[in-house]
Amino acid sequence: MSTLTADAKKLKSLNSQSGHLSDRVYASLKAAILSLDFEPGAVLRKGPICEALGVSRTPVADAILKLEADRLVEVIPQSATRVSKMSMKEIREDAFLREALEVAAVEYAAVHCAPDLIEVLEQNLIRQEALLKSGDYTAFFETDQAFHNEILACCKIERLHDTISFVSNHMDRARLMLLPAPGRSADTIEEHRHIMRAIANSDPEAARSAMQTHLRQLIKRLEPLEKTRPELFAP
Amino acid sequence: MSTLTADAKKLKSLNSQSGHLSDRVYASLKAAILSLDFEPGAVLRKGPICEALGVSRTPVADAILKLEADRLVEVIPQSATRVSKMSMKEIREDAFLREALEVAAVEYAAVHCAPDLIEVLEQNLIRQEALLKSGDYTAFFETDQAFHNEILACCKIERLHDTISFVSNHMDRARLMLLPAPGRSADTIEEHRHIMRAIANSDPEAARSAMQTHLRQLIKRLEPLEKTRPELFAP
DNA sequence: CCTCGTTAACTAACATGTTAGTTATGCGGG
DNA sequence: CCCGCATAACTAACATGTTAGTTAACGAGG
Repeated sequence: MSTLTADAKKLKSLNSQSGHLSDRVYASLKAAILSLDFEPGAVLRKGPICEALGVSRTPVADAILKLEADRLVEVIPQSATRVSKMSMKEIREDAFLREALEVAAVEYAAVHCAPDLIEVLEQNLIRQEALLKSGDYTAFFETDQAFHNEILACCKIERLHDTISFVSNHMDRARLMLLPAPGRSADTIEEHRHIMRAIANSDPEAARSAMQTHLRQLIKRLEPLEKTRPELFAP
Repeated sequence: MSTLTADAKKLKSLNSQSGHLSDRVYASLKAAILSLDFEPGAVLRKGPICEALGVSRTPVADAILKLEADRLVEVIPQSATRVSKMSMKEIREDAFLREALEVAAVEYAAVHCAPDLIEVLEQNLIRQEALLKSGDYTAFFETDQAFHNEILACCKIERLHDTISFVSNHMDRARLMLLPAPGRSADTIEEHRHIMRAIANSDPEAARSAMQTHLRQLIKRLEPLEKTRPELFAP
């Protein structure tokens, strides 16, 4: 068992000047973990991180505390802190919690949303189709996220987006390992269209069912990772 | 406007010997805030807290960081940190998020749970009725919570309970200000019975609807607080 | 060669010193 | 009397020194 150490050189140095140092360190470390620059299972050493970012141990320690709350690192008392290994159990828990919240949101939207939302979602879908044709999968991914965010935003629950992000950290990290699949994108658009129609029809049951179907596609695509990339997963 | 300062004397000193100091400080502060020993709007000073608990500033700072993540305190940069005022908006957000999660749990339970759960819930209801007759409202409250926890536990989502607690902090604090209402407890038992029957019948739609009805009673009882105790709420 | 116990090196956790941003104070001018 | 500006006092944020727990290295004994 190689006790791999995270390479602090891969951290992008703190760009924004404003805000608390510990928040900027947190953002930098979180980005490194979610992008897999810090591999699952790698050990984090405060010393090299302090040196790489040019800060003292206090803001780094604070940042690690927050990452622990995000379940992105595991602190072994008095010993070390390491990047959480992937775990299908954790990912499934993420999926359950995310589904619960996002389904509640889309039901609410179907009943309460302003008609503006339909227009915004339609425009979003048109953009998705254009990006599918042009093959720009990065932009497609962002537009996909924007579709979901529009639905969340209309609920007027400010914390909804942050809460979903918070409970989905493991799933979001695993998601990056999925290769863009052209066939999948066309299906995604179709699923989004079902969701939009249900909202337009003010049909919460249909919206709920369409959102469930849509979200459950993701976990299906994530499950094979445990076999194909076993080294990233906890034993 | 009186800039009220939280009285660190009200902190119960760190009882458990084990675990990280910062976690124990966190628990102590959180208990003081949730029990309203630290009033909403009161300013927290690190100095007195360190003195009262006999620790240095580092664990106290760490604890305050976690309380900020819980939205129980608001840190004003370089200036002060104060106990969050109550806010009906925050409480409503808590209620939305909790309902989303708990409804998902009870639907899951109605479909997947082991028959044991029904037995456990029945025993719990018998106990609730006994406690209602004896007038022991504290024990009734705990049994009520146990009823919900049993449903959550059967989902095998370890984080479910913690996530619900995490999103419900403002609501849980406000809840303490509700006086025990004898009539209400009888209704509570009846609502619990509906939930249990729906689970026993493996009827997720009925379970969902029964849980929604049940949870929405709480927010109805909380809403008057904004009028009766305006000093605790943000302007 | 392997096992166990000692110890040395390393790290997180805790304590404390220092800096810099905010807020209150108080004096001079309008 | 009230307003604005300098300044002093206070606090969180940051840096660094210290402690104590864990792990790994090493050597003696089996």
